[in-house]
Amino acid sequence: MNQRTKIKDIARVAGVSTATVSRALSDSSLVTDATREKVREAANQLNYRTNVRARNLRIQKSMAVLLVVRNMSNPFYLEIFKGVEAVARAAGYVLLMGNTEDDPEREAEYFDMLQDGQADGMILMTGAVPDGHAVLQPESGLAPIVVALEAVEDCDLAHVQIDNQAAAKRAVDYLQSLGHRRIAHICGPLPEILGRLRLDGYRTAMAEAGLEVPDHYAPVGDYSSQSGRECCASLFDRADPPTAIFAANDEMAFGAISELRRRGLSVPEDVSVVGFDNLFISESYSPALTTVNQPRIEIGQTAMTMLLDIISARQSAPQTLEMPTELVVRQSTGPAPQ
Amino acid sequence: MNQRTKIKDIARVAGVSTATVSRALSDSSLVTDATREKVREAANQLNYRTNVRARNLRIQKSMAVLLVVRNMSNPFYLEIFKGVEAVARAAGYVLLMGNTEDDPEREAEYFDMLQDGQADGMILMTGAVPDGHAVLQPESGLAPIVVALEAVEDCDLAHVQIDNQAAAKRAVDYLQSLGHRRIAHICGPLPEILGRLRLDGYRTAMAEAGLEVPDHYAPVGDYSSQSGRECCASLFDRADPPTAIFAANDEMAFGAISELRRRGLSVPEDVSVVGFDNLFISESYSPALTTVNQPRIEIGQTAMTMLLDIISARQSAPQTLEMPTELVVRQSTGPAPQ
DNA sequence: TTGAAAGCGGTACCAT
DNA sequence: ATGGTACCGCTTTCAA
Repeated sequence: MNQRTKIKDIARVAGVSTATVSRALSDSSLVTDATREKVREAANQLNYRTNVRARNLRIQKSMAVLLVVRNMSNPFYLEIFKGVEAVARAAGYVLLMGNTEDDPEREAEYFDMLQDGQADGMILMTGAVPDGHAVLQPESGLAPIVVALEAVEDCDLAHVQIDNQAAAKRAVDYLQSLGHRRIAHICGPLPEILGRLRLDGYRTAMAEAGLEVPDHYAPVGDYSSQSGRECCASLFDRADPPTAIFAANDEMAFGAISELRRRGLSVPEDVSVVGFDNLFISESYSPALTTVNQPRIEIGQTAMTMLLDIISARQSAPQTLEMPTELVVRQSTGPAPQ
Repeated sequence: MNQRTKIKDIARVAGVSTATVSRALSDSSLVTDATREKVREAANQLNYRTNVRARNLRIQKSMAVLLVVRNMSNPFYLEIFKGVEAVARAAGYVLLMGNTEDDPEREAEYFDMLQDGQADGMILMTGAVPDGHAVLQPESGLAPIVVALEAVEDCDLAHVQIDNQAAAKRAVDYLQSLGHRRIAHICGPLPEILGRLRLDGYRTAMAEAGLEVPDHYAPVGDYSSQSGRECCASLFDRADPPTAIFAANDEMAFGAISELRRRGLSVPEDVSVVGFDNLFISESYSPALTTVNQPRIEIGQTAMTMLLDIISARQSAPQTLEMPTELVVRQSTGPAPQ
């Protein structure tokens, strides 16, 4: 590095004190226009750039937010990243990525970073919170954490989420409206709240319609397309296979469709398939996938906006915001076969 | 924040100086085991956590690397993120995300951040470098930048890339080996080097096989599936349509396939399609997509490893590493129709 | 081996 | 409105 010019250099050139330079540069109203101009000029001339680290140390902020996910390479997160990034950036914050791989130690590390002031806030997209972590019990105010798309119970944390149960129910209702009665659900992992909520929605819809749900009609996958394939196979290896499948996410729906094709069944003529998430690729899948859309960019933006409100103490009680979902009907669903 | 305990508090409790505490905590060989132990204990008892910002200010490092992409929500980057993150993390670095949206101002901002020491290094996945930026002319050594998957010419920068031209040629060779002679290429944007290299590979393969390439056989898309659909339509709206399509990325290949379906053509019976990238979803697409695999995780890991070498001055000359690609043959390609 | 003290580069309080 | 200066919390000379 070159000898970076510092505030002291400007002070010397402009013939003022460092205090004045600092004030002039931060547009304080405590300096005359004349001095401000003089300082500005000196700064320009010297090619000054403020040392962010030094400032942050002094003002006790890091101007960084931590975005923590279970698995960085889950395509679902992409647009959330983007939404968060846009708002963070506009507010002068940088984005630190955290990837836990479901490892509790890593989880804890990110909470530590937050407490240590390496980040001013955190957007958490894993359901797990190390319990009793100091950061969760700030003496004053709300912990600077927003939980997105997951639900952490027994914690006073801000949330932005969708109504998974209702969205799932709507998807199944739609299949019923097409005449389907034998509808199966490929679940996400059931220890996780998301998987349970979507399963609940499915069960509710079936119960309200007075439809039986055979025991084996809710196989459990892990959100991978491979697991979708396997769950689908398990459904069609038995008598009385379904005429429609509602998968807990798009990837499993893709897996199911490819398994159906492999068995010579066509979608949607023989079997209808609905996904959940509306991944970027669902529209160009063939057949284009009917699925539940989550407004991911908006979710990211909203989460970051809430976080900013908490950080700046504009918000002091944990708020829960619910974002709207919608069923996007495409080509993977059709009338139940006779 | 609680009154965080600092090194001074430990010094008081342990009955030593702050200097000794600092040394003890950083495992300096200049302290007796006894003192080290004493200090450790005091630190534990006081629940001490080191203030990373203060240390970084002092040692003039940020322990952060900047990962700059054109578009954060491009699924292609996912596994690169992951590879970079793993290596960065293991080395004690945090990952800062940069998203340029192809805006030169934003590009420049990230270079500024690097120069300002907000990050110790940068992995650049946009082809653009603000020319003459100070960071590119360090008085000593190499700029702490690794260009991944793009090529920046006229710059002494480290690169990790693949042989786009050869990979494209291999894909087309394969189609030819299946008996295809009318092979079209859906290009990526041609101002960009990547798009040009893949087009070159295509042309070379065709030329070497002595095959004509009609003018309209290389429509230009923008890597979106929508553009793939349109390019495909343009090919089949004319007489003498191709029997095989090589798309410059998977998303355009998906678009092409869905357009072919719409026209009642089946893949691969009527038309074969090859993509490029091997996105996570290509395998579960139906038909599963034949495509060129890029070792994305390894690319991320390699780029980050190179960056660490540069940062620690283990590496002083710009190096270019080439990662291997392979053609993954799946179900979207088959023998040319008679 | 240990301690005192000088910074790292800013910001903000207290005078004037 | 401006200047002097303490301080953010740590690391690292320099002396002892």
